[in-house]
Amino acid sequence: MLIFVFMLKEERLQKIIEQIAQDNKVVLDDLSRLLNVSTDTVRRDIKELSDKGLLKAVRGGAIMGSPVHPHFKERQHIDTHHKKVIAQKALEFIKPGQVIILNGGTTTTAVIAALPRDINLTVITNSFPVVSILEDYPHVTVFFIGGELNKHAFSTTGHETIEAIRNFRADVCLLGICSIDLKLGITGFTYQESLVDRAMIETSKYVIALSTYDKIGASDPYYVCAANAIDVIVTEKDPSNADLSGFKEAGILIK
Amino acid sequence: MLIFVFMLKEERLQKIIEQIAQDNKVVLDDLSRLLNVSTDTVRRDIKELSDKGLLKAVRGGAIMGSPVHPHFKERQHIDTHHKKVIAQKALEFIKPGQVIILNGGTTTTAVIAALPRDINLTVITNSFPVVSILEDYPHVTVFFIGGELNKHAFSTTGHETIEAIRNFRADVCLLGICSIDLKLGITGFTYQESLVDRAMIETSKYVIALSTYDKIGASDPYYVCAANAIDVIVTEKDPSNADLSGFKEAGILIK
DNA sequence: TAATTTTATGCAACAATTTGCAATAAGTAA
DNA sequence: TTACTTATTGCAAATTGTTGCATAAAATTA
Repeated sequence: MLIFVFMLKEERLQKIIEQIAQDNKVVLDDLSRLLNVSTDTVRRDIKELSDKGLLKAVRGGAIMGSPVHPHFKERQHIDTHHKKVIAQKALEFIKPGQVIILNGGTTTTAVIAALPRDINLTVITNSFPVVSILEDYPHVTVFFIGGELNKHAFSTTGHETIEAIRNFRADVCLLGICSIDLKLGITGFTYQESLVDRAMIETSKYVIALSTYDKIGASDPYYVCAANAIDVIVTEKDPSNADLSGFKEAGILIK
Repeated sequence: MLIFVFMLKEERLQKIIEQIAQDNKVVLDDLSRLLNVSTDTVRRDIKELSDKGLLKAVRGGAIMGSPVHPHFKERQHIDTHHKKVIAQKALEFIKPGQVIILNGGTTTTAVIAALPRDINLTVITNSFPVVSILEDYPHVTVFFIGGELNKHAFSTTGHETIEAIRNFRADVCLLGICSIDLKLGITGFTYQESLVDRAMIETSKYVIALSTYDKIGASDPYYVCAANAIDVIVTEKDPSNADLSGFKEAGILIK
């Protein structure tokens, strides 16, 4: 007697994770039989889990991936369409050989994820997800800025962080920002992060603010810097958009 | 009866790395038998690993290459039972409220993974895997020590790291070590990590060395500190073992 | 509800990788 | 040198991966 068990996709993914946790590996054909789906489907499942960093896809199956916590690797929420557009635009400002400093947040992480794998760069960051992406970029030197772990933002903050930032000089600062307004300047949602952002800006030659369009003209409680401390604003919209003319007049490049 | 065990290619590569880590060498024919593949395949595997710098191919097999440790990912599965025993013993030395400093490596990571979830601690570390574990321990404050990312050990090293360590004072230092010898002291496999270890020891009141038994009496190229800079050695063996009497006489507690 | 779009799945043709084998070259030791 | 072991190379068979497409199910929208 054949009992056909229908399984939701999520259940399948769950099973695969369990298998990996148990045996350190899974084999395509085994899973195909176990889960009652084609090897194509299993392969697609594995790809999906691999994209999330939960395992490492290899020929014939998958094995356990990197020891870094899956949370750090969640790229689901950073792959929104807007962020991809911003990331792509921001790439034009990053040249091989440069020293880049960047803060935490999904937007900057999206830019890093969009970097060509063989680029030559020095990256200074306080963001754990950024490290987990760059961990196997062979020609990227990563300096991590220490400090107290902020368990929500997956980054470090505090006095040590600020002090450490001041010891670096960067060519480019990539700044994922909360809000930017022509008069109120750049403002942030937490005090600690606003201090980090300010230190990063002060130590960089060229500052690129990454901002989804809805953040423009908004404001938050903590002041980071004046709008004209920024050299470029990258948004997902067309730069000719009329709402942005004020920034252009202030000498800020809009992309 | 022959049980044929299918093995993914990646598993084979991991096995080879493990063998090398254990015996400092591998022999083509042995591997061919052990892994159920032709010598051709083993030779190609060794070439691949050699290209990655994880070992050095020699006529008839391979030996451990330059002083580069096996990648953290590959080391995770080595000797897990012993490490669990060590982790359990080490827990007795960790009291709520303390400030713990610890270096990178699979042994210290195992101790952290064994901590009760609701413990109250301050942890200072330069190890990314440790952060990823503690990330959701609600009552653990984590200070991360910045510096240059070491892509093999998943930790930071370098001048910034040493300087940052000196700004902390810890109650307990948990030190996963490469080798310990009564006369030669503690020695390490890489220069950078040996500097970090030394700085951590110097800033701590009480030092606990975590060592699998086979590392006792061994030595490595880089000096960390004298044996009597250590307060306790935790191994997986019974502390009454005769080989350890020298350490006891030197005033080191063995657990 | 009906129409439309999105998502999931399997299939098939083609491309790429892996693997063992055999012939030959190169290295090693007596 | 000679005999022996190990490496290299090319090749063919088997396996696995990729891509585009068709179908069906599910979700969304009108």
